[in-house]
Amino acid sequence: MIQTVPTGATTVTNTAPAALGIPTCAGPRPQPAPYQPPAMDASWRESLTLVERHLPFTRRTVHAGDVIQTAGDPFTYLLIIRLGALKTVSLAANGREQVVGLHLKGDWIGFDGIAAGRCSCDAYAMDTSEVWRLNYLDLLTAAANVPALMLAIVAAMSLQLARDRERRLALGTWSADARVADFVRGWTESLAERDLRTDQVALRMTRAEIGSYLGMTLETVSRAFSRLARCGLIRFDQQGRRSIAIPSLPALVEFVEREINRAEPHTLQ
Amino acid sequence: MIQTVPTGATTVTNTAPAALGIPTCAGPRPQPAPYQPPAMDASWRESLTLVERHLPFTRRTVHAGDVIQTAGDPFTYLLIIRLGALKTVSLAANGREQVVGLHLKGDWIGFDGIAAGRCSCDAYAMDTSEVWRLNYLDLLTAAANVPALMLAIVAAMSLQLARDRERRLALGTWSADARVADFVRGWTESLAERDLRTDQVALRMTRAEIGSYLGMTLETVSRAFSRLARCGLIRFDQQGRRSIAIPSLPALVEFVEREINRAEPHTLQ
DNA sequence: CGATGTGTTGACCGGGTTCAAACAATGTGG
DNA sequence: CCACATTGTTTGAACCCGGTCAACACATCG
Repeated sequence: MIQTVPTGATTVTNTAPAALGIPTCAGPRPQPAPYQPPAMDASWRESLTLVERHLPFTRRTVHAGDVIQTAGDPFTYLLIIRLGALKTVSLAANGREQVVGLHLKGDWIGFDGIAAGRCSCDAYAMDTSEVWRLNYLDLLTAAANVPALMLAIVAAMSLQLARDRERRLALGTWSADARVADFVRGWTESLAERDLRTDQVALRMTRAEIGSYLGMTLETVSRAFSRLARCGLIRFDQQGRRSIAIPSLPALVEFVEREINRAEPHTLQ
Repeated sequence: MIQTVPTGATTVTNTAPAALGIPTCAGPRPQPAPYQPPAMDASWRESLTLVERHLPFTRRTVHAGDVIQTAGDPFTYLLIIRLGALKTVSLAANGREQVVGLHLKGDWIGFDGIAAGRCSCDAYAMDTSEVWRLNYLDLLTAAANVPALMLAIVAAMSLQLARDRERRLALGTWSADARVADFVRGWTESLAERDLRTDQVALRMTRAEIGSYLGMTLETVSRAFSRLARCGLIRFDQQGRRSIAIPSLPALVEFVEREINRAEPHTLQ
């Protein structure tokens, strides 16, 4: 990281602290303490245990269509999905709404309200779900005493930042087919990560909602699904086109790869 | 928030903790402690003071083009822009790069590396800049003792999440003209927030970079600029088209409003 | 001066939106 | 049980915004 210090760059080390038992050093350290990221898949399980052990919270069981949070409310709580599926929806000034997030078991909701002091979007249950709701101030209090808890929160926020960035890249550069295929892949992988069934994937949302989430119209979503089905990458089992099967996940991944490499505008060089 | 509890929703309160001096309560509280968000504009100033007072860090002065961080490096540090302007660039698997973030005085860089344990993008200086670099582990240690510091970090992450979400909405639904106009507006407002000059705004980036950031080609950016100039919403003073003047910021804002209301696909209802 | 990097503008084309029609799934009330 | 309405899905045809390709205008720098 610092090996690439360019010519002419000036580096000065802060000589401020020494209080509070913080390990201070005089000059620039050649070998800083290595940081160990939390084990990705065990991470959210562990954070749930930490919350359960050190925090007061309320457990709520909600059903498809229920409103869990309303945009504009003063920010007070964070939500953790314990089971089921939620969507977050942003209501624009002109009254139109757009799906900004899909959330499954283990996901946190509400981080983006901390800075603003108000909830920035509505949250709806898409299925029968269990939601834990915890007071943010309680969380802060507890985190001050339980370092692991603070780590877990920051890691959860960091993960969401990284995912949001990836989604932004996809929104900006990928074709409609690639986005829909990747949506199916992502949803399936989310289910797999959480040890849920993936042989039959229930989408639980309308074409319009998927389109809103992916930044395209419902017709384009429908056409993309049809194309994917025609290629054999997905299959509409059962009646009703809300539930699909993925014969080969690797084939789907390869399709996305090929699609985004075929033509990717908006990039430098 | 809970007033809207839907029929059939079950609410149970956790009875776990009491240790650690956390204020526990038996039943669901009707009036939870109000959370006060940090004062928006004073927030980043304060976090800088907190860092300065309680943390060891290195100050670096860098120049346009210098590499500050490389994608793939193990995550160790967070960066704070103290002065100047940086861009973060994501390098896709196929070798193409895309601008994922622009950062000015007061911004933090690196949050998205925490969960993954590696830096997710390159960071370049776009101008002579001062960057503070602090060890993440030191930060955690200090934050455990200085609650305000933890608050500041979480608020900074939250702010970035909120902004990323807005940018995603714009990427998915707005027209090219609206995005470019909003880009100019956003950049100008960022400068104003930080008490920098806004009568002459130096863009500091090529059309290709702007396009990469906004999800469009350099030609489209150029055409949008020309259109805005023709409408009198921006003016190319001086020779060289990298520096513009905004005769009326309200007019620009109104243009964006009108543009996004005119036709906004991908929304529900 | 030419060389190179950057910005502008035009002509053309294609992916995705728009508009419209038909179909499927589900529910409702007689 | 069937007419009927409602909501969601599919597919077609026309259109348009923005991408692609190409030519040209500048600026800076050797």
